Amino acid sequence: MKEILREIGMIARALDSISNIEFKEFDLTKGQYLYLVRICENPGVIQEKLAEMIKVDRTTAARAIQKLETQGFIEKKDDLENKKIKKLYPTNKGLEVYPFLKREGDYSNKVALTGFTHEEAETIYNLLHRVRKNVEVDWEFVKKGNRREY
Amino acid sequence: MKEILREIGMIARALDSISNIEFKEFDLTKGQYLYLVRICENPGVIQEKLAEMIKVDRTTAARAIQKLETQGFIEKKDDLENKKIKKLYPTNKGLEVYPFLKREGDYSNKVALTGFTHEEAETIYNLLHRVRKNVEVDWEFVKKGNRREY
DNA sequence: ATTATTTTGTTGTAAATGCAACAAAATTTT
DNA sequence: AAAATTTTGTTGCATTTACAACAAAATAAT
Repeated sequence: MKEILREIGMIARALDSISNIEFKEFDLTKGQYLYLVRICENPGVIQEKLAEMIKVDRTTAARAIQKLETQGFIEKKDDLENKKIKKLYPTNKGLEVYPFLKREGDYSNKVALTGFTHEEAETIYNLLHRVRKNVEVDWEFVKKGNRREY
Repeated sequence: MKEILREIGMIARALDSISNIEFKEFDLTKGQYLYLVRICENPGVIQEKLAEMIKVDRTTAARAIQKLETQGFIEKKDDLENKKIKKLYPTNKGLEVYPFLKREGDYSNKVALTGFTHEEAETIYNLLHRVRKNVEVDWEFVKKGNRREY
């Protein structure tokens, strides 16, 4: 069976590392861009869902979001019906930075797919999407304290 | 252009998270398994190369390796010709744990490829390999302090 | 041969990460 | 309706992560 996990790990760490270095320019520290980008694209999302989207621990997300708010990139708004949740929205400052984050992401994507035909790009996306769906089941299972048997 | 980076990020974080939880059983803390597996498979490797293989900061690798040594999973051996480098080898304790790490990795790989034909698995591996090659060029470039233009 | 550069390793410091444990609101079960 | 469970959010604590800065050995350039 082909070892795809290590390739994925290497790619993910390399690109994350690059992004973290490049986004220091905007006063974003390690990991923050992940949250900010998604809040801009999904205004009103709550932090619990954000953690699930990103696949990161709830408490890690909580603190990253807290910091983004303190820095003025996003704001938390109370919901009218549900007193427990806090909806997240980008501020003007956040919206100003977003295009740069998007551009960087697009560029990294382009670099990653260098030498790929349009069809190959389509293929890898579809296959990765399926892998992700497969993997997130186990992630939620294990995160909830369950034990995988193998 | 298809957004493959986010899928890759999600997959990588989810699987890393699972591994970290599962390997606590062997007293391995966050990230340590990455280094131990590779030292077992590449005995005599030096930490600088290990950091490059894994795509992690040199100093992070240094500390992870230091801890693995303290815990008795690996040992550092001086080289006879080159006084600067320290070759890394698994100890018996390290070699005893390795099969469990391997088994977990194989299982996660299997989960990731659930529903894939043999050919699809082959395809995604080859495409990922190419992505990795593309991406590591930029990683080394940026890590060395250079600036990407885009 | 000497000088300059690269490679390899370390340590100080600041920050993110994630587990454990808690609390309160919301939802589901009985 | 009351009780049990799930969802959502927070804080304390220990650990990893990585940048900066340094040092020494090895290699390359002059």
